[in-house]
Amino acid sequence: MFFLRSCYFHCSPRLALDLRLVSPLARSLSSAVKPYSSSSSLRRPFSLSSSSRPPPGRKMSSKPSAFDALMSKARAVAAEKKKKKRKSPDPAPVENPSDGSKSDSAAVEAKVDGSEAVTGGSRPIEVKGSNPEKRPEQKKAKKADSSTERVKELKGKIHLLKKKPADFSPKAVACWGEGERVPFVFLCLAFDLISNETGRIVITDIVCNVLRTVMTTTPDDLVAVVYLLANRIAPAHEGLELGIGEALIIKALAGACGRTEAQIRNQNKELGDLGLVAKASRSSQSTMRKPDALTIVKVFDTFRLIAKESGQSSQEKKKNHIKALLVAATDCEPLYLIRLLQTKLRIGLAEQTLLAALGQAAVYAEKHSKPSTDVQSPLEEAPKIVKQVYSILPVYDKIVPALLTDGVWKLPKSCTFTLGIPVGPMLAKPTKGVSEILSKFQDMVYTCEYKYDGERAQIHYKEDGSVEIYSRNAEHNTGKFPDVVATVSRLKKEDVKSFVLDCELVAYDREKKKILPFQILSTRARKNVVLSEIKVDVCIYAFDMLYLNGKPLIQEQLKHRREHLYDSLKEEPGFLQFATAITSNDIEEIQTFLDAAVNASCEGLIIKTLDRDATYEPSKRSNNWLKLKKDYMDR
DNA sequence: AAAGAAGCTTC
DNA sequence: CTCGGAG
DNA sequence: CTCCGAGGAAGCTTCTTT
Repeated sequence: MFFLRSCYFHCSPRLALDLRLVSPLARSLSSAVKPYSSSSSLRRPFSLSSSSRPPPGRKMSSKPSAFDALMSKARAVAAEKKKKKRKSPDPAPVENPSDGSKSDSAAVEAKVDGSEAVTGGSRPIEVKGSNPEKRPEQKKAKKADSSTERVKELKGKIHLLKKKPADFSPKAVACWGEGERVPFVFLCLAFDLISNETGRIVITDIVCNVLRTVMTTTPDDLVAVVYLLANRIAPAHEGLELGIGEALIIKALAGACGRTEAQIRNQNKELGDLGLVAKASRSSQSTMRKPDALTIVKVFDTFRLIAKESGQSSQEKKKNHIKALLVAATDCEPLYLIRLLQTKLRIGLAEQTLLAALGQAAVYAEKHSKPSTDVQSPLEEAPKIVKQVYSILPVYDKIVPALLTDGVWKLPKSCTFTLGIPVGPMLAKPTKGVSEILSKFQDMVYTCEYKYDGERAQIHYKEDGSVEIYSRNAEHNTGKFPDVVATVSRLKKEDVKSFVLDCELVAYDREKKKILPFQILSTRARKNVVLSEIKVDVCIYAFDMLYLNGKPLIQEQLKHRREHLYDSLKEEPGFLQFATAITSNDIEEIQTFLDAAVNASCEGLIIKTLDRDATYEPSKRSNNWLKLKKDYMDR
């Protein structure tokens, strides 16, 4: 069945038509194996496997041609658009630390020295006796030498991070001076420690201790540390991307350690991880001094530089940035450098754990207010607060400083919802059938809405009349939907000054008054779209209001939010409509409604609590919203 | 100028 | 988007 | 239950190569 499917996909829409003739066969095949599940995430204009799509063969003849027309139109436009302006060329790339290299420091033995572990290591390291003669070289030699010393020292102490935070002294591991830039190795060694753990609690503890260490030595570095721990370079809504992939990393790696790309690729196959390849690669270049040891801030800044390169030979420049980092890297640094660049840390540490650790760390660092009021268990509460706050204001640049100056307990006050910064969209839990809905929502009042097959959007309308659109992942989408911007401005009611709308943007044929498949929506251009060139129209299906006239509505029950929604916008078919909804607890009625949704080209239903446990829960896959998709129902 | 490779986003 | 595993 | 990490199809955009 896989063959059938992929075959279908690689065909032109025209050919797809013909293939549809066999769809009954395809269907029986797929259901014989495993009903729909393996295809549930696939998109297709006309489904082979989904029983609830319009019956194959029936009345299909009109639709496909419309589809064809649209697709080819869309393609024609796309083709036209290629005459885009390019950035003016930058001066040719220069630099290349090609012969920076390794003094073979990397193989240092991790001779653990338990006794020394607890002593304060936080003085700027000074040189020890056994040392250089050369005058001019001396300074650098000292540096290099002291940094290998540092690595040794850190290796001996790093395990202390595993202590329960209560028994951990924030200065125990630091081997750098107060206010001194935190060395990148410190982070990498912590990563190593974490990668050997599987339990979330232990990992959280380690991260917590890392954060506290930085907080007490070099709080200025905390933002950078947090970003690297989160494996991000900027808040999502700023849209800063590394633009680094496997191919470029291989090139950089090859350049940095004097091997061929083919060698790298082969070893990558063996080891299954470019990071490991980096770790295993010793530079075969000339043996000169190593550049200065990497600091966390240096690495973070370089990442951002990489992200900002663009235009002609930007790839070359990016590659050189990476090479420079690699050349300066020692020990386990290359491994994590590469993984960070790939955005695949895969050590069992990700956002949620980091946020929890941040909360915990703040509790220990708290000299500010005590749990102000009557917080029972600060160590449980603080992570919740940080997570909550982050879901509403996902910007470390704001949260971390606020945490440092005012502490956790004031965080909800100092970091609040801000127009122009998207909150994490609330998500729905998958369910398998109407009966499951009924049992989960027992005695609740709930409402059912069509689940439209489009793109999630969060639309911010500001007091000054400007509009910003964000995607499900907080990408800045305003430039992609100038038509939506216009629609929203036009259909907002007079007295409405500002709002945040949660909705689905769906491709729509205004002539036939029909919803079009997702695949057509996805053919729209994505950047700097000009209103007059739009070929695929979009209808806004609005279903929630998160903010209105200066007031957040997130804490309100859906019932109220929805009233605000209905009161603030005017509907206009094909442009802006409220999600079709019924409020019922009758199984038959819901089943019928579901069928209607599917008939109306929707994916299924979203069922939501209405007036109890019905607040908006940003970025949560909440139990208050359940989704019922035709694709994964067992019937 | 056009084609191809790589990267990123959506679901 | 879906899925499965670990805790 | 929560969180992490693995996986996938299809589409557009950017940069390099031809």
